Amino acid sequence: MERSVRDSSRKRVTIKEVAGAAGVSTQTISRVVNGRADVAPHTRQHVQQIIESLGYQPSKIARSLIQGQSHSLGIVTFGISYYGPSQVLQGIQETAVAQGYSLMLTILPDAEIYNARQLMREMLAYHVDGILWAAPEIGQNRDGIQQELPHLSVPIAFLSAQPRPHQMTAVIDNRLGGRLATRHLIEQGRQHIGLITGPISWWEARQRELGWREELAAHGRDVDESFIAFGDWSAGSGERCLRMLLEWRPEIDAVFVSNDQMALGALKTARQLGRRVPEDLAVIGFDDIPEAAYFYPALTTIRQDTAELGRVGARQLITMIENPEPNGAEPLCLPPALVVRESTISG
Amino acid sequence: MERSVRDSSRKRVTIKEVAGAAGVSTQTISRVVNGRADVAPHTRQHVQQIIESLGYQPSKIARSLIQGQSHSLGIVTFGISYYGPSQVLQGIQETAVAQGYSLMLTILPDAEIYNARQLMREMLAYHVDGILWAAPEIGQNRDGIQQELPHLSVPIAFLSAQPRPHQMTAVIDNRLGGRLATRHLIEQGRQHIGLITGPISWWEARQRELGWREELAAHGRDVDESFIAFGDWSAGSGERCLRMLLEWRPEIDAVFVSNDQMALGALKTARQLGRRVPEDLAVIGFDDIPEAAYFYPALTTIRQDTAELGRVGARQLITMIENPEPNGAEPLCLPPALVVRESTISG
DNA sequence: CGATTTTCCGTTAACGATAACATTTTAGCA
DNA sequence: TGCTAAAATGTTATCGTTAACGGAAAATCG
Repeated sequence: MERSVRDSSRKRVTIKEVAGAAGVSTQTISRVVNGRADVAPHTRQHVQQIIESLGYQPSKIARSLIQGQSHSLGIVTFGISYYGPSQVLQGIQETAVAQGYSLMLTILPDAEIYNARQLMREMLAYHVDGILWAAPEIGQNRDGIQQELPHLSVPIAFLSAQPRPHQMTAVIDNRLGGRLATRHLIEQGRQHIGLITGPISWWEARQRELGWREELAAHGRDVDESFIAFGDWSAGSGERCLRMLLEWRPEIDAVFVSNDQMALGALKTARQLGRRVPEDLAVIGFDDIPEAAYFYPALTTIRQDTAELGRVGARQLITMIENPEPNGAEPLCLPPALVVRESTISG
Repeated sequence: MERSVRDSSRKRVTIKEVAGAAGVSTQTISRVVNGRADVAPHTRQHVQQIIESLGYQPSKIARSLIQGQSHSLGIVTFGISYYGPSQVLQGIQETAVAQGYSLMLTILPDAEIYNARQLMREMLAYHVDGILWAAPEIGQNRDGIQQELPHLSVPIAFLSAQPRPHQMTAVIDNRLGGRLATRHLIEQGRQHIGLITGPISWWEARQRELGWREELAAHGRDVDESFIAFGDWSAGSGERCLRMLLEWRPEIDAVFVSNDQMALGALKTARQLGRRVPEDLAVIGFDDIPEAAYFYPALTTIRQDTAELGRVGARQLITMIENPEPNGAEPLCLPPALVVRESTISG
């Protein structure tokens, strides 16, 4: 009766078996594994040899049970098929690995509706040392979390969410991004600057919008609500929004679009309506996804370093885990940058 | 000396404290938590009340220690800022949550160079119940894993990798995708069909190429190696590849591009060289990323349901975990589908 | 050379939970 | 009412590891 390759009768090698094979106590094995000083050189060598030959790997969960820390982080994220969130996750992973932490991942199926209490309990059941909340702040979706905070037994950090007192937060300066984008359009001599925003329930979308308003105001332009259209981040919505916008306000000669996907849709509409970009209509996006440089025309946009956001967020959280200060929760804010390409430069 | 909100002196509530508060043994608490029958109704109710009021959450790691299963899966992935891999991950998460599993995530920084042994040990140290290897097969990068397999104490499943005997694998039928794409171009009356492939070290790229070859051969066309250019999946490489291809072979009137990003780059080159798409040059991609429909012109492409790939992969793995059959490793193969848009249809 | 320190290693208990078994209480029935 | 079976609960051992302590052997020293 031949067994297949995947014969899982093989069991985990435990510290006891190693101890038995080496003829010493488990404590000595533990000491060798953890590189402690009080082991005789030749004993250490012998034990190491046994460990190697048996392929012993200490159990992190047994260890975490007694030491009270698991060296793992609970990550809550959303929308990883978008470039930004996926980069954030990548950044988190980089820092985590570098600092010796593993990740327990939860991807929310819906960023607005979830059971924060349940979610956090789930992660705590695995004894994560901290929680990194990397899902966007939308509508009132933060309320449920806030309620849990007082009961939470580990540090938590928030990414891409509105900073709150005594809470660790790292964000991209979306407001600044909105201002940079709008300023650039103004500097190009554009007179009527529309806005295609993401859902206003998203905090980040509102911040970008705010930047647009502020910059217009700073240049003495008045802001008319009919210059705004509300998309849902998808290219399709960008297409529809620009169509509506140009119908209401044919004089529009520039749009700030709140992400690159919607900008792509807008470019398509412009083409269909016979508006030349950038001559008749300047288009600027937000994100700088890798494809943006290959759009037609190449998209001017606001670059945000989302990978760095993930890195600093994880770094902050780990710092908080390893030396908990009473209130060391300085909010971090990363500046975005203008990337000029063809879609806003005529002539 | 005021302490901040994040005062983590709060500790985990243990089963002992619950037992103490309820005036029963820990075993009774355990029985209630696990919904076992042999608890008197009123005791159960009482205990449940205490649990609720104390906010008790049983420790999954203590449980996993004694029961030998953690209800967690180890996921190894790569390149999640690409649409496909991120969707796979999403699909895995969906199935995992539905079946009560949590995810330990590892994102490889490099898909070719890694220490498989170290990686697997790391995951096993957390007692994952199974491993889902969702990183692509590139060059000889599978060798290291194969070596570890005999020592591995948990089931492992592979996604997007070449099926091997007695190993659980789920893939998209890339070869079929290549054939569908090429067939479509032939049916459109194209005579000289080029190929822009991904790195041939990638198994998936080779399969797509194979489909292209087979379909050409099936129609009696001969395959000339000078009709092939080698990209790196990026839009920039697509741009360069098409330029080279048209230099070598100006008669080319269609290209099958092995992913949508490179196709985007190819569209740009065509525009710059004054080749009209689709009239002078038909372009077909692979993946069907959400933006493809908004390219200019809208991209005909091969859709692959990567989320479903993640779902079935996770499902298979969990099945294997929960009722280990000696050799129930039927490779799964998901068919892709042709999505016709503007970039291949002239007139 | 005996006393003291240092080095090395072992023993016991504990982390938080459950399995397996043991015991008590209650119910069922003649 | 007494006896047995069933139901409800408690006890002890265990998972794999480390903390805390203790003890023996070797090294140091006057």
